[in-house]
Amino acid sequence: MPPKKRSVTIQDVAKASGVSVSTVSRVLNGKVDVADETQARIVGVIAKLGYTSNLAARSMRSHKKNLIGLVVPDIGFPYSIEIMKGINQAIAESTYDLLVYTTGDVQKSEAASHEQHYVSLLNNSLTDGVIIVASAASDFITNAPIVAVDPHALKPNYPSVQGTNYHGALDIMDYLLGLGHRHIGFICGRPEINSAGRRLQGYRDALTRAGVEVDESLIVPGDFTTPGGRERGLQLLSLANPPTAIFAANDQSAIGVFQAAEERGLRVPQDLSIVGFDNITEAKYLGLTTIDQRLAEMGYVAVQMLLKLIKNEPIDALVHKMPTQLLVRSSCGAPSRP
Amino acid sequence: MPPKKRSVTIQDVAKASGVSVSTVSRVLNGKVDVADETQARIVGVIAKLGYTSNLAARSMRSHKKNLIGLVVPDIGFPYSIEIMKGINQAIAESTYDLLVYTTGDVQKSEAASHEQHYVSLLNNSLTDGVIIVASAASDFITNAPIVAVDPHALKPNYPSVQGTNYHGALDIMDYLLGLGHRHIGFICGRPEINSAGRRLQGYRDALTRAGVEVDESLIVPGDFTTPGGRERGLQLLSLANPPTAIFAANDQSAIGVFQAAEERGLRVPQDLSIVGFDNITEAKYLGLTTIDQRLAEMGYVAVQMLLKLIKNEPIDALVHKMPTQLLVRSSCGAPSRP
DNA sequence: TTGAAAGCGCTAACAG
DNA sequence: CTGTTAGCGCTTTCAA
Repeated sequence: MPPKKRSVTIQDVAKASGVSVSTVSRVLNGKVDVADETQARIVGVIAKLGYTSNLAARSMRSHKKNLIGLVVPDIGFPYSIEIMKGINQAIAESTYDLLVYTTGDVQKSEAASHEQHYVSLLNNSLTDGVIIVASAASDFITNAPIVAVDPHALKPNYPSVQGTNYHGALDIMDYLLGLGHRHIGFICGRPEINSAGRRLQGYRDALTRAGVEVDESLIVPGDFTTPGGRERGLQLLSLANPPTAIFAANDQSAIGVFQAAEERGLRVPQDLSIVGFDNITEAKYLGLTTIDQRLAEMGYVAVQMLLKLIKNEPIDALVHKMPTQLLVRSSCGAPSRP
Repeated sequence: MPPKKRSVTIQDVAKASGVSVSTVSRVLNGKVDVADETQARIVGVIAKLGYTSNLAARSMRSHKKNLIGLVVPDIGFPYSIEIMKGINQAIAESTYDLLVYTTGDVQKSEAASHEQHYVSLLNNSLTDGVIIVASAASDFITNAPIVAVDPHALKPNYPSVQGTNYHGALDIMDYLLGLGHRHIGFICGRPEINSAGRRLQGYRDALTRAGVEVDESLIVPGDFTTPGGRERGLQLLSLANPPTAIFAANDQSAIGVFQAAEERGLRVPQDLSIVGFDNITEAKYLGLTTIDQRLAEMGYVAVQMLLKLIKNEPIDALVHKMPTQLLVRSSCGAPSRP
């Protein structure tokens, strides 16, 4: 293996073109005050040498990078994917490029201190601003702007785009109650996450409001994953008096409930109605009744907000609320028994 | 405009701890030759100031970055998403983090010269190696290793993971022919892409091998998108003698064919069989018969290869072939008419 | 065990 | 129009 092939630098280009580095830098940055002839020569040399400016060195000097950062714990997670679709679209429409930073795993990065680390990593050096998905920290030290999508903290000290989790849960419960369900199971989300709590609260309040007593045995913990949903689904279905409908705190767990129902030989929705939350791509194809959090739009809006902040334009509000939307699909029906 | 809030640097930390920058640098890099007492003090100051080292400056000096780069034109595209799932997983299992670079749009980055640009951008400065998805260039100037996933070029001069496009197409055609189909439409992929050509060739050869004459009017152009698939699907279904089955060069177009069939009031698969290629997430839920390119595994393997290259270990071969797999699902059946 | 100083590759005054 | 020069924040010899 060739021992550390040094890459071609601006110096090499300068030397090869018989000019100084600053002249090369000028053509690199599209400055106008360069003789056409010199310009052409340098461009030629750059092409011949296959030179590309060193991003690190460049961003160290100049403050404008034309780059947006995105910090996500896990880019393979359906939830993250939906948000990234929207972010991607907004980026495509802008003149900025996107740099996504991920550790590939929630575990590797869960701690709030890590988030701060990643944000600084990008914002202090490479990017003009960052978007952080599902942030745990309630505050960030950063010199460039930051926007959070669906932060875990209730009242973060930075701009964010948030869904209406509570109202979404109310909506879906009202819908189930309207169908006649009175015995509705709930699979919780990760407890440390604020939005999961809001959904649970919506579940409780809707029942209370409808005069239905909350049966604590119908509320089981969960972790936002499909295997977790399956397991908890089986647990609920094993109850002496099993629910006629199950509300899972997110679509991923709801998919697990589908699996559980199938294993038990139950038909959906005749024997069991299933509802979820988030409207990930799979939900649509499974016919899952769900609350659309409009994740892609949240990502899209986050980019818009961030671009405004970068340009020092005012934003409408610190918190952009994205209204949720009830999507009724085939996983839901009236209860077969009272 | 707030006058450019400078972020806290190693200098600040040094000053605040009453030591020199080199000492701070030492504790930052876990060097052992620092007095425990000094070490503790500095760590404290770092925490208090919320200092994070500047990635740009750091990577400019040291050569090990613990960062893998990924260049994708569009992270919202289902095809890219599948690959990223595998990459994400491999990253999660490694000690490396991932930096994804995207322009958000194929248009903004299509030219091969741009790819070179992005690769250098990452590899010359920030990352220890890069993975490039669907690369067009047949060669790259780079000092750090590079691995391509499903490159467009036939014989690229860099390591790559490739699917068996030709054999996959043969498999699916043999399957259709075995069901009795003789009148099979084909919707092409983007013509400049090598794998699209291989799939078409498989279509042709399978027919020829089976003694069925290739009807050129059944072969229509395409662009790998769902709207494109729909349009071309409608076109094929408008033929005087429409096909009994349609093979779309990828799943996204196949989904468009679904839509076309629906618009025409055709039942799938009774009136029309539809097959695709790639096995994106939607394919599974739609019941689409498809060739599984095992995209996630391709991404996973690509990371493995890259890590070996980074560590200067030998790789098995320049090209890692990922065998495709026929997945028979409900979008496919015997022809209703001869 | 620590500090001083030399750059990494680049941009941005400032001169000419 | 072009070159010289001073750093950006950091790591890394080399001395002390």
